[in-house]
Amino acid sequence: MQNQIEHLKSSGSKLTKPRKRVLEILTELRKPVTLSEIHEKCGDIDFASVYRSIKLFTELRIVHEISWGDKVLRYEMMEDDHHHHIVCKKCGKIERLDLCILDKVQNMTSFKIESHSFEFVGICPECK
Amino acid sequence: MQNQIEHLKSSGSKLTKPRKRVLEILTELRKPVTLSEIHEKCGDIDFASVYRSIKLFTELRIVHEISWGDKVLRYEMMEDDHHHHIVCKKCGKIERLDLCILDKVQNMTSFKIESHSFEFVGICPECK
DNA sequence: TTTCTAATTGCAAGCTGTTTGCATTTAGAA
DNA sequence: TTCTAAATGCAAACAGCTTGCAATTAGAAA
Repeated sequence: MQNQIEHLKSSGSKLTKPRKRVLEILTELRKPVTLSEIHEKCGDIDFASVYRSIKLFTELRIVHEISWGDKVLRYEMMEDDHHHHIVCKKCGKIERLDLCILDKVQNMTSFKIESHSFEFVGICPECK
Repeated sequence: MQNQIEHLKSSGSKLTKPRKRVLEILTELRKPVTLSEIHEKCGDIDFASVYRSIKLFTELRIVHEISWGDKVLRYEMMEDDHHHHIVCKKCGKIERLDLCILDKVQNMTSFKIESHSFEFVGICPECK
């Protein structure tokens, strides 16, 4: 978490209680979570502060925004190893997917790709 | 469009004016569009009817729901050739991507995959 | 350590896209 | 043509996200 705090401060932003708490939660959970989920774990911190913290972190590329197509966005600490997810629609279990073909796609198009989603929803063995 | 109408009727649903219009629009546009976009092109049909038509079509697998992570869902007529998209974030231009590694991913996991997103957002050559 | 101020927060209201209940209308079977 | 379950239009509700503003606070400067 120290790197992220460094990065935050060097951008001219302050390390406030809400921001610290949000960082802690993301570091601890180590999986994509919604704003509400973060807010619930935050104690008495206001939802708007969680929202603004996450917005800032996303801009600073400290966290990564993920859409699973269910209208709620999720956020995950940005990690060194690029990865995606397979989610169980029943129990919510998350499996990491260490595979991505962004490079391949980038070579197929004249678009300069800036972001991509590559997410899978299904049923895990236990819920089957 | 005849196949879809067949399918609709054989499911016990009626071919109403709103439904027909929505099908026409989707067939004509042949790209992912939002509910509002469909509604605009619908004339005096109520938004709720567009919404319920699309919901039905999605259940019947006549249309396909797509998320580009911008909080608005888009819908596209389900086609025989499975494909994805690369979208320009500036002008909205859409490029088809006839590549998918669903099979490969399905072989890597014990989850039974039911749906997936594989969408790219970037800048097209003209907007660059 | 204390002072000071721009940055940040909490609150409450607002927004956007989606969803629903209900009285009225209508597709299409009889 | 009649009839009724299904579908519509309307209007209100909802969920998640976003913002303006007065009060608070991190942390630089004294």
